[in-house]
Amino acid sequence: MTPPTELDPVPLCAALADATRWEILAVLGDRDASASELAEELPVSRQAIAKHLQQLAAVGLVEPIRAGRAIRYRALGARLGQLASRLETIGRGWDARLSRLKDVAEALDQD
Amino acid sequence: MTPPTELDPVPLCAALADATRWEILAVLGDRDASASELAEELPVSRQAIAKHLQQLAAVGLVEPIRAGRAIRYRALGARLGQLASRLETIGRGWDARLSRLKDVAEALDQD
DNA sequence: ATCTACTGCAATCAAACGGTTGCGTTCGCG
DNA sequence: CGCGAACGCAACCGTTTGATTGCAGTAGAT
Repeated sequence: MTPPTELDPVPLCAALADATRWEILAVLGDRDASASELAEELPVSRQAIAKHLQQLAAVGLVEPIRAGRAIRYRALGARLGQLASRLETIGRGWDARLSRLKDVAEALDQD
Repeated sequence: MTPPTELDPVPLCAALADATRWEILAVLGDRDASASELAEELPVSRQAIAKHLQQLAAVGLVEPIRAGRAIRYRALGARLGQLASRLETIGRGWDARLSRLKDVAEALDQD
């Protein structure tokens, strides 16, 4: 019984495949901020930031928090951890096959 | 003094942000294969596969192995593991800040 | 109640991307 | 030695994407 929906790495990786989004995440990793605040310290327009925040929120890397008239965003490490765990598992699977191949080769050598 | 080259997650994530490349990786995770072989069982042309393999090789997710006139490719779990570890660390950093904030809030409650 | 600041939506644009087709080249096999 | 299989390069096409600008809406602060 795996968790209802198995984590799809593609959308998450797509969200993490842009340098500007990483800059945003770097800021949000230090402190919560709104789109307007972020636009002040990054060299892109507020609307561009807002779109990025929507994409990040869509994959659960970021969480919107209403604070009066502003909407502040917070970086969520959970999804990143889930992705990391998934990638780790997959990578280990690949290398496991290689070890198996190596074992077979050594067994043949011994014959 | 950080390790010689700090792993940049952006190109790796970009390589992992495409469904076709994951299909290729899924095959290579099971067995080594050449671009032509892959093109036979995936619904894309050999040239498209070749481009994908180049991108995957460029970020070290895949390794080319000359086998006679063919070039077989092998999935490498190492880079995936490095990326996973990096993401894990970053995510933990974000959540650590949140725990700190929560601690402060609780301290204030106790006053 | 008004004014202001912050968010959301739409249209537009250039660049990047995934994919295809066609051609040239190389190298192993018979 | 020649045939054919497999790779690489280049041009091209439609779609997606990151970014901009302009405008409309909405809800706090005064």
